[in-house]
Amino acid sequence: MYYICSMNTENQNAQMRKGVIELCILAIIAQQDAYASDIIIKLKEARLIVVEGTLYPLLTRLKNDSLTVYRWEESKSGPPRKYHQITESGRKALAELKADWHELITSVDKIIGDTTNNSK
Amino acid sequence: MYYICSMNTENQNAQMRKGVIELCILAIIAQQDAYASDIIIKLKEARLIVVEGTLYPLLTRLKNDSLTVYRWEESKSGPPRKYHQITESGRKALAELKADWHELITSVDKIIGDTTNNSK
DNA sequence: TTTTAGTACCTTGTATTGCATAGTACTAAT
DNA sequence: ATTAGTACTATGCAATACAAGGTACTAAAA
Repeated sequence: MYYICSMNTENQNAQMRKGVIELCILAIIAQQDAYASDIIIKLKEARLIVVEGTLYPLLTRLKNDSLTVYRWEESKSGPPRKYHQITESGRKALAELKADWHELITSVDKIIGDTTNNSK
Repeated sequence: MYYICSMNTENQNAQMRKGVIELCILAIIAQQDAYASDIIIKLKEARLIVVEGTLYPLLTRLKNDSLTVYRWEESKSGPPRKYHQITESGRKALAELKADWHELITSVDKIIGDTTNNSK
């Protein structure tokens, strides 16, 4: 008898990443104008794996919310690239998201911090 | 023309909470056997608001995954209460979730930490 | 007795997110 | 002309948390 996964911890892990990905992408663009592959590489470097199917709709959402704008730049090694740039309201939203993120960390630590029988 | 919310930061905030709620609930139960209202109160104390409609299905899921068991206890002020208790595999899962959570913090901080024009 | 208030548990439908998958299009080399 | 590599886009799906409504038990009031 096999248990595929009595509790899908991996799945939970994926769920935890949801929501912060937008924050991360906005932060990456804020650092330097970037196109999709740039962003995916940087997320991978930080072990936050994201695939195209996740990234592109998200970039569209950021643009629709006027948090970013983009420009096309030609490439010598393929089709033109869409470089995304953060806007002023994008920076504001980023600051808010960062604040929310740190608040969340505080809240969660308040709960899991004082769990007894903690392996440390 | 009204913009209800050019970017739903509140909504994003909600999205960020996803996944960590299960971690928090498991942590609360690990600390001490608890029934639904106990859990909601403790989450509120930590500013993690959760409503019944979220909590009950989640408690059922934990039980179905054998991470918790429950017992009924009568109450003098209403219907009987379902006290949830963590199991051994529950503690293992909790440890994993905690590790995942700290990994996530590390990953996100790696990205948003070195954002230039940071207000702090 | 019937009604009301308070407590506690449970279910259904919905919006959003991120992912898997597949498709389109441009460039360069064979 | 075909193939490989790069880049952008669209569609369908699973999982989560929430809103809203419902059931049921106890105790007090009418």
